[in-house]
Amino acid sequence: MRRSASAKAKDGKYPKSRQRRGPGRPRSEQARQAILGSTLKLLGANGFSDLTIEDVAAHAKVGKATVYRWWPNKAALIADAFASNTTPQLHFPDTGSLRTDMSQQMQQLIRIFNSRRGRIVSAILAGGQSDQELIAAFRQRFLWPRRHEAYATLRRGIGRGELPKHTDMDLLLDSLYGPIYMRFLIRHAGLTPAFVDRLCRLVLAGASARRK
Amino acid sequence: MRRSASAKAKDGKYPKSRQRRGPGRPRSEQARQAILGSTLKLLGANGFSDLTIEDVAAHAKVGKATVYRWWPNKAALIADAFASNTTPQLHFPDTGSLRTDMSQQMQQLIRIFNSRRGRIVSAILAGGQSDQELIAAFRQRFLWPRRHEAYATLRRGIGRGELPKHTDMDLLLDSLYGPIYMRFLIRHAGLTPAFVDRLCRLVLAGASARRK
Amino acid sequence: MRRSASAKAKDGKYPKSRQRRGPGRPRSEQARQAILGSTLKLLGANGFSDLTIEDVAAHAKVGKATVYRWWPNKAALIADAFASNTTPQLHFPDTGSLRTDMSQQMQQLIRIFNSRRGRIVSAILAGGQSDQELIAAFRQRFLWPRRHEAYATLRRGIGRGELPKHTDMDLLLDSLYGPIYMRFLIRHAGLTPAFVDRLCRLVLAGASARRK
Amino acid sequence: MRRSASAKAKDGKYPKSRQRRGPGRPRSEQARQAILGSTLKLLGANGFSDLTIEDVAAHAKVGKATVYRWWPNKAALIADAFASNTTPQLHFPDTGSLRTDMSQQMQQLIRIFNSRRGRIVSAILAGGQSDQELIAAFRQRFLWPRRHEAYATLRRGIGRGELPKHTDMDLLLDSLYGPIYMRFLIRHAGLTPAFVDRLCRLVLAGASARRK
DNA sequence: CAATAATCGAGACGGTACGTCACGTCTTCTT
DNA sequence: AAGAAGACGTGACGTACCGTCTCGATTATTG
Repeated sequence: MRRSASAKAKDGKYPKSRQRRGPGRPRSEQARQAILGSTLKLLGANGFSDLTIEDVAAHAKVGKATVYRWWPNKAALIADAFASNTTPQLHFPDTGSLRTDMSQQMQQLIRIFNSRRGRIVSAILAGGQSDQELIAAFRQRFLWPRRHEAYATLRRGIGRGELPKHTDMDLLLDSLYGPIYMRFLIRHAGLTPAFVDRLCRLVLAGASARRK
Repeated sequence: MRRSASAKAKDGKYPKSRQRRGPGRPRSEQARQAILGSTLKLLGANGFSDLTIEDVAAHAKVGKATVYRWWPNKAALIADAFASNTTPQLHFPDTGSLRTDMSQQMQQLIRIFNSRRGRIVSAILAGGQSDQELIAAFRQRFLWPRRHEAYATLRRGIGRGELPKHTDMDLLLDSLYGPIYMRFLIRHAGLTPAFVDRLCRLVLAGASARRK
Repeated sequence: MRRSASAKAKDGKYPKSRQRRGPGRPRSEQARQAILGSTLKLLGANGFSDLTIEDVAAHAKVGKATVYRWWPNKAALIADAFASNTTPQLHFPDTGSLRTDMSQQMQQLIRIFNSRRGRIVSAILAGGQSDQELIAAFRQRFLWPRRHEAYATLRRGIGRGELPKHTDMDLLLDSLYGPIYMRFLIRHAGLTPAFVDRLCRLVLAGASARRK
Repeated sequence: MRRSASAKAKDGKYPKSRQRRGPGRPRSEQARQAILGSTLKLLGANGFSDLTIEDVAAHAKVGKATVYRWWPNKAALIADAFASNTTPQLHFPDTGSLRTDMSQQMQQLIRIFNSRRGRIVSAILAGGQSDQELIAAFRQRFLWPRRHEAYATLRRGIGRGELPKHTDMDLLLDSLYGPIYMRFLIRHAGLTPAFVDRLCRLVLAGASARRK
């Protein structure tokens, strides 16, 4: 979004002044927080298509124009709200076993997908089907950060000999996470811990056996 | 979906009479086709949320009430339109090799996902995130029919010893198709034939190796 | 306004059929009346610039779109409302004396101008300064009908020798009514019966004396 | 209109000091001129209701708050702009003949009404119908100054015997100017020199003949 | 063959939310 | 203290679709 200048200006040589800013009333951080908070709350309660900007503005006690001033459409708003709140949990452990590391992280993921926060993820993926920017925001702010951690986890596994040296990491990760996303979106079967466990076992067995 | 009565009256055992029908003008088959056709066309062009009943009716040169008379909401209309057109291709071959059978079918699937028809699938999955009925229709009319064929294919593989006897077929099929759906919806990487090939190899290696 | 066809079709050869009308639900006369009535009521209460279409629609218990469907803007709506209600009073008497005839009608006029209905007239004249159509509607539906009656009254006066044969009737009528409009709009002095009486006397004296 | 204090402090008796003024930056005369000028320009271009403070401020390259600091509303601004520019022409001649004096001044008036400046007058009269202060400003700054000159002109006529001693001057002046305003605002007939000439002749004939 | 009945197209209806605009106020930094 | 800049909450704008409704016209079955 715009106006990142002041937020970014924390190269703090001078303790608390000097953050360059143009003239005019500065953007209200309070309004911004209220809008993002209301968006998440209403999205979790009613789903993507029932979320109206009018409701968000009213719930945040903010003028509708203030929402439109900073976010061009519902999708951008949701993406921002989601990113501003993206669980600081969801990190990869380092237990010394590849399967344990992956399995534990995947278990965390399905807990989120099965919670009220899952509605937000599904709203973003749904909205993203008709909005390139939204799905791109999901990739950039949610998918890639975690995937970079996953690469590191896989590399540790390669180091320990749990995986072949030239493993296609994207193929492997899509094989692990794809089934979770599929069940999450199509809901033809439950997203249970047991499922994750067996999925992980199945795919990692295939990956380690591949050097035949 | 009130349409059942007249639709059902078609399995005419008795040559050309007796199809029980009340008085009054019968439903126009031409209007039905035009509506379903327009739905698909507009859905492919603009995505779920940009599809309006008003447009469908206008494009099909039909009164709006005619649409509402037969379909209770947008989701039902899309589901019907999708089903009425579901590719008669997409069947499972029987080549004698499990991996070949699966691989060939999955290649067909990504061809569809990568074509203009893919937009319709993605629109349904997107719409389904805020409409239980729509995603249910997708499962019932698209997913399950194919999955039943897949079960048969897997059973042949078990018979040939390519898979262990007690294979969890749903887990296996989700592992094969999940990554395809994930890439299709998140678009973080391409849906290429090579990807499908390596995916199939990876997962089936895991499945056959599992009895260790 | 559109759709005058059916209203006009009273050349009733065929007692109660034959009024040609296109397909589709016919316009609701009830809604039309409610809208015009609410317009006048709110206009009299609050003046031109405080009148909102939103209020009119709400007060008439009608959708906003129904107002916009039939009237392109506030001015047209007001003009129509005014015309639909134009006082059936305000006719010219025929007393045998030109001055009495004119004076009595002018007294009626200032009674209207001084009443709540005067606000409506002033709103139209105000709105008309930035809307050609509105002021044209005022002329066509209010000014000319009365002026045609005034011509007849003046001609009777000419017949009786109260006015010269070649009187410029528009000049004379503007001289009689202009001062009323001026005081009505600028409000620098009261619109009293005494004023009207003396005005009438002054101008008619000038008109009859002109043949010098 | 809070501006009085600083404006008044200008009649500097004392050469170049002592003009009592509080601390702080003095009001910018340049901004004032730019605002009034932009107001007139935009008013002449678009009429009363299309004139926005936002446009005025932007066009004058001035902050919106600077406009609001000095003028409480649009009406006051327009009134001020109008007054600040009121044609220094429009004075009454003294030719020795009442009819010539009046006629010449009225001809000047219709020249203004027919010019681009007429739009401004009509905008003020229009706006004044829903704003007491605006019409009051028009009377105070435009009507009364001229009318006082007119009284003097009429008194000279009385002195010369062109008018009866106890002439009702307001009635007479409204009779002369009212028809001009009426034609100006309702536009049912042209504001031509010939019209003014005959109007003047008609009304003054009535006025001088009244002593019967 | 009329009467009845359900469909069709068209399009107006009362609503809701949209995204924009201007309002008049405010908060910041600059002059 | 006034200036410009520009964000703020407010509220009306005019538009687009919603899903329902009333029309006249059409097309079948039933009496």
